[in-house]
Amino acid sequence: MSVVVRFAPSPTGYLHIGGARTALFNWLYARHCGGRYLLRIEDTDRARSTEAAIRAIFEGLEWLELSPDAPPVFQSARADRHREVAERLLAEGRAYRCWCTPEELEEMRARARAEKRPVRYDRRCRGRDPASVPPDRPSVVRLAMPTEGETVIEDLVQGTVRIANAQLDDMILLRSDGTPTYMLSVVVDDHDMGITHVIRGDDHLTNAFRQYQLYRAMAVDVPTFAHIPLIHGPDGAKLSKRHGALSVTEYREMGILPEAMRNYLVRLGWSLGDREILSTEEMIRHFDIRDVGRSPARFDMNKLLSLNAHYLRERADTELLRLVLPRLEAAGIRVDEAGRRRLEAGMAGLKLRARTLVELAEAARIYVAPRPLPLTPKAARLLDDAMRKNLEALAGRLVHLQRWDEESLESACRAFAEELGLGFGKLAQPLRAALTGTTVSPGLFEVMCVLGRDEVLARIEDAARGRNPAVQQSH
RNA sequence: GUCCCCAUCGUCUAGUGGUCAGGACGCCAGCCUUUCAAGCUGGUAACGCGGGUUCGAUUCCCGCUGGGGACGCCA
Repeated sequence: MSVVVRFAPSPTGYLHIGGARTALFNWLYARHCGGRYLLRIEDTDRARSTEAAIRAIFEGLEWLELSPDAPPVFQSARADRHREVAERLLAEGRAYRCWCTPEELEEMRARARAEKRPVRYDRRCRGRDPASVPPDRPSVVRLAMPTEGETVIEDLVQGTVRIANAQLDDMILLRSDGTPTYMLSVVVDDHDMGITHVIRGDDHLTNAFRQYQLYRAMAVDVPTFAHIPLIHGPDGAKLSKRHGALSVTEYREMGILPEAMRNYLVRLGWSLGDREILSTEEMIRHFDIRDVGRSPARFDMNKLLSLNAHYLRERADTELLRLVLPRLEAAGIRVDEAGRRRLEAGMAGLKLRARTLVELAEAARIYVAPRPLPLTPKAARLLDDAMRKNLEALAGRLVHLQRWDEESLESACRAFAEELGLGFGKLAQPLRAALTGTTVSPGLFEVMCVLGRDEVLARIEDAARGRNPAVQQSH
């Protein structure tokens, strides 16, 4: 039997990283098995579902390259089919009408809680004769759960899990307005879509027992379940807004690369021995949902950043240029053709020092910002009067330098420092300040090569004449 | 409260009835060095507790503790 899986988010918000990991595991399992990976938008709660959220989900999945193999299924469009199933179950006596009002149910629950009894529907309508109820009184349709025995699920991640059927609620299938509930819709859709493996967060584990009984009532095969543990915040609690960014698109804004995010997420609960860096091909080749651990993992930004730094270094310079340019423009920096060329030439040195695209764009300023460059406070302090004269004298040498390459520049600068009776470091930092406006940058001679002679001389001239404005921010 | 799930360094994890309990991130130190990174070297740090089973348990079983989840006419 060919594997068919689905990712089934409800469009009530952005795609968060927990959902992204669920999607990734589904996708990986499908790819590994040569199966199909589908997307279903669970928008049966029309009030809370939004177009924006649906777009955010598509966008997030696209960014992570986890788009489905077929157009998405919108659950709301299938309400008639869901209703039809409920009606059939009703006719077959596997479901029944319940006339309890929401107030009545709330009171029942409150009393149960107060008396420290299990909070559950007491099935008071289960045997009720419809004729004994006024015909116009609204009713819901509930599933008649077995009251004895137990339900056992062989979960690919959780192992064998069982629950006494007495614990199962007679869940609502159709609301009093006739619309289907999530419980009904998921089961009907998963069946109709031919889903063979339901891979989702383990917050659905208890739902699985009830859904199992619904499959049985419908007299259809039950799919294989795999409930993966949720991702927790650094404090161990359920991931929430107070833990910072949740939406995958926020990570994109932060300058995280999709491949870094995927690598990070897949290692949460799944591993391949000691391997930390995994290509998509390796993940697909080795991934098995059965190998996913059962304990929840905590989100660790440092690890994500470290992975991101790695993948940043792996990306081609031209690729990074393409990603950084829009960020520079958004920051109000107009990059001309010369700046573009410099940035591309300097990218190799820049990317080695950045953990995110945001940091990369920030560091890129040294190659694209217009003269005179602003000075950070630390840089400004290095450029005292004596040093400005030294730099001007150095510029005098550089004008006549035969070859403008790293070796020539290095020997010229070192020789000059020696003449001044300075350690090279004493000259290097002020020179760096003059050339970049900061105290942190790629290697000096690399920077000089990337900038080119004219720009280097001009920047030194700026510093010598004290033309650079000050900035508050510092590296 | 009821039910379900979980438990190896701070974090992500590997692992076995007998291991110096391994790797990665972080942190610390050193090397390199014109700064910062990168790289290299070294270091720090864990089997939650109590009972069993066993010649021997981190590993198997039970309990406890701790953590998480579910108990909606939400999904």
